[in-house]
Amino acid sequence: MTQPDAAMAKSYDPRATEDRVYRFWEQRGYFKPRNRDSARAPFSIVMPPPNVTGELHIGHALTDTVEDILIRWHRMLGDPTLWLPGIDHAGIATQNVVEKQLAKEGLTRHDLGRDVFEERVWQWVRKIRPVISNQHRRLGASADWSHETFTLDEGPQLAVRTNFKKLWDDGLIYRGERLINWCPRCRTALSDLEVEHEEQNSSLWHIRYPLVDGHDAEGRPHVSDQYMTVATTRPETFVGDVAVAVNPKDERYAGKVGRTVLLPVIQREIPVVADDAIEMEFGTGTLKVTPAHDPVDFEIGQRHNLPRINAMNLDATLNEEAGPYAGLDRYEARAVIVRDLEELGYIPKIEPYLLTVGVCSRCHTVVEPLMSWQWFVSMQKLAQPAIDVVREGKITFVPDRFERIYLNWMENIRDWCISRQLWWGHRIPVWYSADDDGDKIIVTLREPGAPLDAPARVGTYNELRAQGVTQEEILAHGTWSAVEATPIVSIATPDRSPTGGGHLLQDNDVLDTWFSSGLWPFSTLGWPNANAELDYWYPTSVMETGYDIIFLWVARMIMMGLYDMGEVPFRTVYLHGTVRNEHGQRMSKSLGTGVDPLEMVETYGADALRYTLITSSGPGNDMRLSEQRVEAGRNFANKLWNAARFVISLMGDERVRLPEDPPAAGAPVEDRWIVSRVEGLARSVDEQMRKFELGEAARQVYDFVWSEFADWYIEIAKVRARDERSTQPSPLPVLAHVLERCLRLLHPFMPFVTEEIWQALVQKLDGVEDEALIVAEYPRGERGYHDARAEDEVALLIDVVRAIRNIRAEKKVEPAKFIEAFVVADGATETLVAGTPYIETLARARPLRIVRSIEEAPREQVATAVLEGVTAVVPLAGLFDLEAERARLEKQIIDAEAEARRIDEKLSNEQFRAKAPERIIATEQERLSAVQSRLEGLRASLAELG
RNA sequence: GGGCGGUUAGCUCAGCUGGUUAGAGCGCCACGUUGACAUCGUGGAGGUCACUGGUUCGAGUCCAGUAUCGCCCACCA
Repeated sequence: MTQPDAAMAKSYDPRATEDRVYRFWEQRGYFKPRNRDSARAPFSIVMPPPNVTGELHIGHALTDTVEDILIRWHRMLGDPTLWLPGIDHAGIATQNVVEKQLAKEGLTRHDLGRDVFEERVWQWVRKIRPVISNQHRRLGASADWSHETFTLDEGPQLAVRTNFKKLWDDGLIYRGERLINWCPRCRTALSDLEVEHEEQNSSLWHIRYPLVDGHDAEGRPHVSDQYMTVATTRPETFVGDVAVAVNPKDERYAGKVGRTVLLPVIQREIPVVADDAIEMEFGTGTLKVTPAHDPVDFEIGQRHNLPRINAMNLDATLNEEAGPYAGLDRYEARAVIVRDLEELGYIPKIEPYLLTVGVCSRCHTVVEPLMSWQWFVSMQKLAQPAIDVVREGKITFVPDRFERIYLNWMENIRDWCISRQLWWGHRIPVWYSADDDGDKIIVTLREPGAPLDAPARVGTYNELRAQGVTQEEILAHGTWSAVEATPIVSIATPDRSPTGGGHLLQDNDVLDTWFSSGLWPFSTLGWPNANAELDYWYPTSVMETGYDIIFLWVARMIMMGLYDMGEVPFRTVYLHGTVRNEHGQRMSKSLGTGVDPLEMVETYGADALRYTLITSSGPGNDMRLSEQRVEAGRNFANKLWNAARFVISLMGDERVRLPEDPPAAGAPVEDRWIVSRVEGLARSVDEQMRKFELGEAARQVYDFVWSEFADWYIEIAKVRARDERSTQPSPLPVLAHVLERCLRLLHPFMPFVTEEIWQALVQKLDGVEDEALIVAEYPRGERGYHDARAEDEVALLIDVVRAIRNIRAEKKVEPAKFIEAFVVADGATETLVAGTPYIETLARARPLRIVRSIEEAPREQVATAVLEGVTAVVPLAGLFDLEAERARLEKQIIDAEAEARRIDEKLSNEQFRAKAPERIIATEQERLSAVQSRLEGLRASLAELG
């Protein structure tokens, strides 16, 4: 039992409940896999590991909610269930967080040196990890914490190195000098996916390059008065230009191809080439070719065998290739160059231009395409099987439209740059032998604390050693470039090179964080070591994550799963949308537009937040989270609480045995109705859950609990319970039964309040074996309870109550006052007689007289409501207003006539009769006769008024 | 330049294979402390389902196009 005090408070207090209930679950070990010896198929989810950068945001709350619902549902279905939580080291992001902290102390990571800095990050990790897992707990996440994994734990480390080695051995990892995305602020390479695109108002500069018409005796070019005018958005890169390109079909420049032009200021002579990539319509139809600083130009350069001139340093300042502009930052250089060229008359035109630039997804600095030696994964061979499994349906996407998005990206996949010039992450498992390649390894030595721009000692390994520098000093204070050296790729840290040398230097770089993420579904289960856990749980069942990381993560898991395990990593990919705030803005801490999930939990309770998150949109769609909706969720928890409080208080000291079978045919109609309805609900919820329509399932339970169970069954049960002379059986067993079913159905969505109530409820129940709701069996809907007749009959009673209430409200009858009323029963006498006590109380219509024909009801000064099959007549002496009643009836007649006409037209349409299914035609006919008889009744009543 | 998603009540959203008079929450109006709940109850108002055309006996739902907002992908400088 979770509750020390059995008495229930007047309203539900999540703060007094959640923590205690969570501890109860966790201490009882319910989050650990159960039923593993059963024949049921296991169900497992690997949680997308949040970054250790900081606290959870509302998106994580959504992830937790969806996954916890699936996990709790399957746990209750009796499936062996594993939800495996984890945390991501998040290379750049975490390094940035810690560097910002250092900056506040006036330090950079270089002041600390690599080892000390890493220790500093570990301190941060140790601090934030418990905060994160505590936040999951606050949201009710029933994850198996004993399995919690960090991406830099030993297991994942081994998996990463093993995977790297395997790829290398298979020729799928290579090292090469390519044009990569470089973030000058983070000072690292980025993959294409880590670059975001932003629009910027900029200019298109037209620059004249004079054509060369000859050379003097010393070979110096002589320029003519003719120009080639190029159009560029990046004038500062002109210092790296190696050609001017035009379209071969462009007649304007037909005579120019093959000639040369002279770069102003730089005075470099470069050729004019023809290339299909040039759009004749754009700008002047002339492109300046800068292969080292633009991907398109890079390719043109390759096609025409042009040199690549790298004119930029890693901090985005221009280098010595830029001549007089060396040392200037790229944007300063742009201004100076434009000014110079303008003064020299080389810029005839500047147009305003909307430019799309790539920015670092982490720090939003404009990235620079730069030539650089990096490590790459060759993707094509890995992608094909990952395309096949999705095409063959071995992995399905929910919603399925993401399947096409996935396939489209996979079919156009490009090689993946995996090396990062960071200190935080999985160090690349590659070593260089200083004994064998000491002349090819360039070492830069820098004392810790020395400013970055301070002169450093640079030389080959052998040179520095010859100068007396020790291996230890190099390892401690050096960085090295070893592009010429032979890589030694190894899973374990090697002691010696293959030739026996003991002086090894590990590659400086770390791996892209997503490299380890791609292995997550199996690295967390112990791969590469063979073990029972991995065999049992892999492939996992569902991968649930945001659609924004399909490529970054989902695609890579599929590829790596197939590559390393030979089997898909999961069967279903369920993708949720982005949570926005109520103004539709993306939530962001830095913009202050975020909603803190913990704050919501604090104010409204975790159940309220969960209910809101799951019902605020459908799968794959973004949502706007509004506090008002969370409030509505809180209200619902309170409603359920109070309904339960009523049922439990009604029990008093009595123990109640839950009914084991459907009610007998002679049982009260409302009992047969509500149990029929609740099993129907369970069937429908089951159906929705199977389709991953979790929000719809939750809404259905909400509607049932509030609008059927609380509004009607409980209100009817009150009447029955209070009537001491009643010959009816006690409503308690059915009340308890239906409440208990609702708690089960609702538990995956609102775990805390349901468990709390359930524990209080079962103390007074006989016949419940389960020890906790979290592990009780989930209802799937028992067929034997269905009772269509009872459902119709109660629907009629409800209609009568509503009709009388409506008349009372319209006629402004005092709410508390009992009034006499008549119901002309027609064929439903039995139902109405049985329901009389309920109608009397719920409509405050007493005495209520059930009569057989309209003649037996009063005709003077009455208000009449004509329903399907029955007519309610309310005498209104004193309150009666002839004109008002006439108007009321006339309006209803007009509406009914219109409806009758619509249906009649439909039924007399020959096409409809010929083509519509029988079932539909029959329904329409029934509707027509119902409307017609209602119309007759209404007309008769109107006639009575005179 | 391609692709995707949204456009339904004042607001935020459901409406899943086309079939009653299109729903919910919040908000709004009127009334209400009848011992589960004012975090509530009762009654009510409120929508030509963005637009145009088409398919169909029948369209919020399917098709084509348009508008508009948003997102993703992409080497027009």
